Amino acid sequence: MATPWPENLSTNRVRVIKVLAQGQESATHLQLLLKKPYGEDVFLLADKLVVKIMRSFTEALSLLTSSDFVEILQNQTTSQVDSVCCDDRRSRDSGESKKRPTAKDRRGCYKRKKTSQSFITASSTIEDGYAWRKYGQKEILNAKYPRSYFRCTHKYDHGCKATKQVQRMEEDPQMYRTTYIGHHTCRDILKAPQIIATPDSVSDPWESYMLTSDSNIPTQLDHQRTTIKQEHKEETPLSDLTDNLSSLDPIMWKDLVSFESSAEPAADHYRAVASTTMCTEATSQSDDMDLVVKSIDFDSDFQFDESEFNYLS
DNA sequence: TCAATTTGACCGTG
DNA sequence: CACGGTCAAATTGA
Repeated sequence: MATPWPENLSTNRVRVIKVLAQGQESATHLQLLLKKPYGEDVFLLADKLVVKIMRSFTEALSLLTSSDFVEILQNQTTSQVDSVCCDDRRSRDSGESKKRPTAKDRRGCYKRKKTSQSFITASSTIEDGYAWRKYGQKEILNAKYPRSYFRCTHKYDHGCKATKQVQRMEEDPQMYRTTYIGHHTCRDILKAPQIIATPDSVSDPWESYMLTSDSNIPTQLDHQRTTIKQEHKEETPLSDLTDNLSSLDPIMWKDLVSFESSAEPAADHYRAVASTTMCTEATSQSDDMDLVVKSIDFDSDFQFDESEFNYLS
């Protein structure tokens, strides 16, 4: 059994699982789609799915390299490396400080933004077709590369509140991870070609975001257990059940890969070995049964377990 | 000359 | 109190 995760990491962990599962689902969807005869609609949908998959990876990587995860990794390696850390970097910031005399120093007198909508992209270039003005750069704890801060050039003339943070990716220094924060008003008010039109090689991050943010995958985590209801009166042997599951609609059920009984003999409790699925509610019919996935337990380990098969009368 | 960038200070948040 | 986001003076460069 893996070491239990600290409580403050559970939210991030759940998000990583969710994001990866979304990517997996999109990949499966794409796989099935590619088996169909090609048509323009298939191509468009496939393109959309690819964007979704890429976004899942990016977001998951971002979460996994966040300070929370770095922290736990360090704790788990029994802090052998803490002395090497970054004290030099810190002293640069807070240490000797030759204060510049300023007539009316309003620096730092800002209101930190409340959590606004944001999304993350990974790209080989920091160019995205929009006009940005750099307003800061920071060394980030435990990060190899500094983070740069940009605001929209039209912050004052159009009141655009969009900002972005760009940081070279440690896993791949050729790539940049960009976090876009806030609504890019210019997208809506300025229809000038230099704002909206982007070179062919540069894809509009907001365009991609809008394409993929309409995810219809349920994300409710309020249910505490995975419950699979089988609308079938008679007891079904496990082998029959799994056979039936695998013969069901592959898009809906492909994640429910296998089951094993946790009660003897042919009981109504099974342990789901399925690695991931984000469906919190789904139905699927076969000849002799109707299965309903009600919810998924994210409180346990990476794999959800203790799924229940309830026979309905 | 002026817009953009750099850089250290400052402060809110956890 | 440390960290990270923002400010604004100083610097750069077109």
